[in-house]
Amino acid sequence: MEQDKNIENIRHSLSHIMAQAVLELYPKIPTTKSSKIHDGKAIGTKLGMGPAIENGFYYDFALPAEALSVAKGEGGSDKFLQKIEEKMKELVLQNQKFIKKNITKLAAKKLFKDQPYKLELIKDLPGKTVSIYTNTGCLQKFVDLCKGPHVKNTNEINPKAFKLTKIAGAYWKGSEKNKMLTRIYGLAFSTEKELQDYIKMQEEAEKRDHRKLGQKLELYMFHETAPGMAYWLPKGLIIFNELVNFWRAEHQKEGYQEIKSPLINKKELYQISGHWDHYKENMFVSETEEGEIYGLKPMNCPNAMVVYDSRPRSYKELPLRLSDSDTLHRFEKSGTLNGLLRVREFSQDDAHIFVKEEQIEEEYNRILAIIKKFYSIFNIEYSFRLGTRPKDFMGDAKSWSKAEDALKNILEKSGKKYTIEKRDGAFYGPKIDILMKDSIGRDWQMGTIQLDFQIPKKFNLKYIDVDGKAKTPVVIHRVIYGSLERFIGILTEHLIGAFPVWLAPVQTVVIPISEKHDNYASEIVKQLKENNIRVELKNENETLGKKIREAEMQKIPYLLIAGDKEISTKTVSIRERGKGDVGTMAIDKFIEKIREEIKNKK
RNA sequence: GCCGUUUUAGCUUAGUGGUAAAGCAACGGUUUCGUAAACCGUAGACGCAAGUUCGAUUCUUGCAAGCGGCUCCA
Repeated sequence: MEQDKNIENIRHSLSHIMAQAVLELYPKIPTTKSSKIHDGKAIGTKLGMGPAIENGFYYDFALPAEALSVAKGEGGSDKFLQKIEEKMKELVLQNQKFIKKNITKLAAKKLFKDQPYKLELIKDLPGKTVSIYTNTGCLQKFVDLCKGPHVKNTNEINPKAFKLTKIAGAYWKGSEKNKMLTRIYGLAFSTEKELQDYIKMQEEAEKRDHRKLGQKLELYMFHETAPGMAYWLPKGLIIFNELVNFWRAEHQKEGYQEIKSPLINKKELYQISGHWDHYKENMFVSETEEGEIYGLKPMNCPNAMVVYDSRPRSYKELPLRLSDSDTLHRFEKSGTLNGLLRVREFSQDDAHIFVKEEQIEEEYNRILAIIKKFYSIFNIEYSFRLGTRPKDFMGDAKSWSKAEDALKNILEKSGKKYTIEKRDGAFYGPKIDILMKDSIGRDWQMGTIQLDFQIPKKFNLKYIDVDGKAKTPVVIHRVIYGSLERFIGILTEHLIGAFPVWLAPVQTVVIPISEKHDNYASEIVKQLKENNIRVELKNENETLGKKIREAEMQKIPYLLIAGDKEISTKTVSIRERGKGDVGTMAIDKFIEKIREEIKNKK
C-alpha cells in the first residue's frame, strides 16, 4: 500500500519535472505575431495543470509557437518528446528536493505573475492561502502551485522507469470554449521492468483490437465513402443476426411487442419531442424540393410515442412494452469515431415501456433481470453508472429529483456496485448505464435504462385510469446490448474473435485428408447442413497441417477431419478449438453434441 | 470539430528526387499428404488534388480516411 502511494507521488512529481524541463528548454522566447495564438503575450511557456493519472502523468502547456515548430520540425513530435525526456532525466539525477510552503494568495499572485493559467487557478481556490512546491538543488529553481503530495527527493524516481508517450490537445479546464493547450503524456512506474511490462501488455492488447480481428475474420469493414458506418460482411452479419434473434425471442417471452417505424421523419416530429432543440446538430438533415425538412432518425423514442398515441390506451394495457431494432443515424463529430465502438449508423436493441408511476420499480427489476440474463451468457464483466440531471435538461427540477431518487433506490436494492456520474443524464431524464471495457481498458457505455417524465408530456400521451380519469404515463427507454455495433465490437475484443458456437459464423469445418476423402467429407457437410449447422468444406489442394492452421486462425470451434480411418469406422476425428485433437466420434453423435451446445448458448 | 500522428499490392511490412522490394493470400502447375505454414511459377501497389522540379511515391500545401488524446456522446 505504501508502495502504491509513492508511485502516485512519483507520477505527480514527474509531471512537475516535465514542466520544469519544458520551461528550461523553452524559457523566454521573443514575442512574434504568430506566437500570439497562445495567450496574447507569448513570453515563454505557460503552464496549465499537471496531475498523476493511471499509469503515468501529464502536463498541459501553452507552448510558444517556436517550441511548437520545433515539435513539428526536426524529426517531429517524437524527437521533441525525446528532448524533453532527456532533460527530465538530467533533472531527476540532480537529487532535487520538493519543498512545500503555504503562502498568501497575494504573494502567490506576485509569484505567478507571468503565468495566467496559474493566476486563474489561484483566483478560484478557496481560502486565503495556497500551497506551493519549490524544487531546490537544481540550477534553476522551479515553483509550482500545487497541493501535493510529492516525493521528498527525486532520488526516489527511477530515471529508467518513465517515458513520454504522446502529445495531444486538451481544452483548458476541459471546456471546448476555452483555449486548447498542448498536453504531454508520460508513463511512469517504480521499476524499469514494470514500465517494459506495461508497454508489452499494451502491444498485446492491440492484437485484440476488434478492427484488426474484424478484418482478419472478415466480419465487418469500413469504406472512406461512409465514415463511421459499418459494412457487415457475410460472417459478421451472422453474428449480428444471431444476437438480434436471441434478443427478439427473449423479449417476446418477457411481454414485449416489436414495432418498426420510419427512418426519416419531418422535423415537426422532433420539434414535439424536443430533439430539434436539443439534438439537431447531431442529426443528418435533408430538404425536399418543396422545401420540406426531414431528419434521419437519431433515436426511436418519438416514433414509439406516435405508436402509443395511435389510439386511446387503458390502464389495463400498462406496462406497454414496445421494442424495435431500427437503424439510427447520428452525425457524430469526425474526431470521435472509433471502429464499431463509436459509429454514425447503428442499431439499438431498443424498447420503450409505458408505465404508471407505481409500476416503475417493478419494471426496472424486470429489466435488470433481463440484463443479468444476457450478460451472464456472454460472461463479460460490467458495472453500473447512474447519470443525473444534465445542465441542458427539460422539465422541472422537482420531478427530476424524484426520478433520480427512484433509480438510486433501485440500484441500492440490486446490491451491485455502482458509480454516480453527475450531469450525465439524458435531457429528458436520469439513467442507469452499463459500462464495459475495451481491449485497452477504456470504458464504453453499453446498455442503458432511462427514466422519462418529459417526452410523454410533450406528446400529450394519456391512458384512462381505473377512476376514469386521463393520466400521463411514464416512459422507460432501455437497451440491453446498447447497440449491436458496439456490442459486437466489445464482444470481439473480449473473446479475441473466438465466438461461442451459437454465434460462430462458421461452426465447423470438415477437412478431408486428401482428394480420395472428398466424397466422404462432402457427405458429412451435407448432413451437418441438414441439421442447420454452419459448416464449410476445406478441400483445397493443401497439406492437412496447413488446412488445420488456417481453420484454427479463423477461430472455428470444431474441425472435423476425415481420412481412411474415419471412412472405415464411419466417424470423424474432432479437433476442438483451443484443445487440439479430442478423438473420434460418430457423425450423428457429433451433431447431437453441437446442437445441444448451440441450444444452450455455449 | 480541435491537438498529435499515419496512409506503399487483398493483408503485413521494406525502400527511394530518376515510378518500387518481400512474406502471406490470389491464380496456374507439381504433389495426395494424419492434427498449426509442401514445392515451382504467374499476376498485382506508392490515399486524392494542386504546387516546386527536367523529373515527385519521396519535398511543400490542401483535402479525405484511419489511429491516440481533448471535447462531445439521448
